[in-house]
Amino acid sequence: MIESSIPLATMTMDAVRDAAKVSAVDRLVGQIRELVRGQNLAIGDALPTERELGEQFQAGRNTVREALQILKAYGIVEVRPKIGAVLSDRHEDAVRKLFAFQNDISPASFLDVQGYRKIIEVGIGDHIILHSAGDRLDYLDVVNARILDAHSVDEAAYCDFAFHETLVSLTGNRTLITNYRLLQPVITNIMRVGKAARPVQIDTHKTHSEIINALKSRDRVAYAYLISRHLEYGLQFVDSAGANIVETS
Amino acid sequence: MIESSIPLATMTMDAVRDAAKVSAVDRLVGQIRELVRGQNLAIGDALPTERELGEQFQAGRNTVREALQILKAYGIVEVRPKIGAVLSDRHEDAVRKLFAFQNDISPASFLDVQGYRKIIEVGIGDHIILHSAGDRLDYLDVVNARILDAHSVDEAAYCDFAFHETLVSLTGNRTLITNYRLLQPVITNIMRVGKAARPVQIDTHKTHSEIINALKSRDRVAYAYLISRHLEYGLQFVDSAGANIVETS
DNA sequence: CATATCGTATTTGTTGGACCAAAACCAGAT
DNA sequence: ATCTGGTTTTGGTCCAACAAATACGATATG
Repeated sequence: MIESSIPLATMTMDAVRDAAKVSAVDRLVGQIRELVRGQNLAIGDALPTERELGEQFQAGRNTVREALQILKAYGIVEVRPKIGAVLSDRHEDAVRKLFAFQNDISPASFLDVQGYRKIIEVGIGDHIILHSAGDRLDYLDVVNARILDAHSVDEAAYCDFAFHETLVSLTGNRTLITNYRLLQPVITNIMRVGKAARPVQIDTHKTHSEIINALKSRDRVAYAYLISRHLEYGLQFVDSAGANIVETS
Repeated sequence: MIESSIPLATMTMDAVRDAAKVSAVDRLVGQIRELVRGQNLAIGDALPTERELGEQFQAGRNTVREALQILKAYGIVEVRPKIGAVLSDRHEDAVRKLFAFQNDISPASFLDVQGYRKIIEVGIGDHIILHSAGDRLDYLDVVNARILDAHSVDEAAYCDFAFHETLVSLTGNRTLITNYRLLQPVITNIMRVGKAARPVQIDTHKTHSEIINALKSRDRVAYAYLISRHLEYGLQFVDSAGANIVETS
């Protein structure tokens, strides 16, 4: 079992705090966000130039640049030479990256992540069986088939994750999917390590098929058993300690 | 039920991409991170001054500042006037804030978040009943009692969230707790709106007590029923559309 | 007229410096 | 030892300058 020396509540009563004076760049971040929201701009559209923003909001160009760096880190804008800052849809990527950052600092053990997946993926069984139409289950077959075409460990890991991601998405709950996707780098890495030992695409595909069949026959007990076993199975091939997540850029 | 027009897989095969040349500030972000990791520094410790960092890494002070803004947005450092950049443990807050940002852009409906909570909080029942010791359940009573002392809607919402957070933390799964906490601003806001209608601290406390009792008597069916009803109950008082999340700083 | 090629001007990327205000620090007085 | 004052350091902000990249328009060519 997972060790339970976890602080039960870390949230501090810090509701009324940072109402203090804001720095110029914080103000600019807000103003630029308002600007973006005010004009309703599409994704590729460009903001005014740095100098124009500085003039418009009474700030120096360096201050504007610092604000843009923050917006960039948030995935709100992407800034390209000569074009300037353009609206970006990389926000989810930014969240994912920042989240992975966290695992870089204090790496959750693989066991913990697999424990999370077990709670989630087992728990959604009832939900899927009760609410998901048949054609959506058929889509699982499509996704599952892709793993047979994988020609590298990375591709196989990608396909494996795609299957489980699709499984979670069958609940139709956006919040759950978003949260699950946050773990993409960590989970994919687990899969990579697991598959690096020896190629198991065929086994994985077969196990996934059994899981799909359990869902199709609305057999919740079989589903819980199969998905649970499936998630535990991979664990024996990974070192519970090592294998850090590499971060990009 | 929740609408299901969700893209089933948004992940793009973008593994080998940003290997391109990095800007000076990106390089600095990496160098400063290495510096932090190299010297193993504690949380409150200070980094070199901006001017020193610039000299050490052959960069202008403005470039250093832009890098520090990014680190600050990531919650890695906190910059205090005259002291400089000090190591911070606000990383989780940064993730939470960025995540809330997302809900600000494309607000998940309250129904969706409550659906997520139902999946999670109902699903963890078995886990808690199987693995949680009695004294940990007693702690739920302590947290639950606090809601009776709440003197404002904000405080009541805070205590309500603390109860559910503690509930989730009883699974002992760090990943799950971290993910659940990400939704803190959204969930707290739901609670605020729900309680604004009329004060219901006593009712909430009583319902929570019943849930605790179900756990203590290891009655998983009762728990599932009670938590499910509890989560549905609040929904009738909130407008499924409105109530944006306010962001701070 | 349509298209390709090239220059130029604009914009971001980066650096150095300047000034201000606030905070830490230090020396001296009590 | 403690308070008090000034001094120094440091981040916060802005400006000016140059380099690099590139969008845009002018020109040449078919």
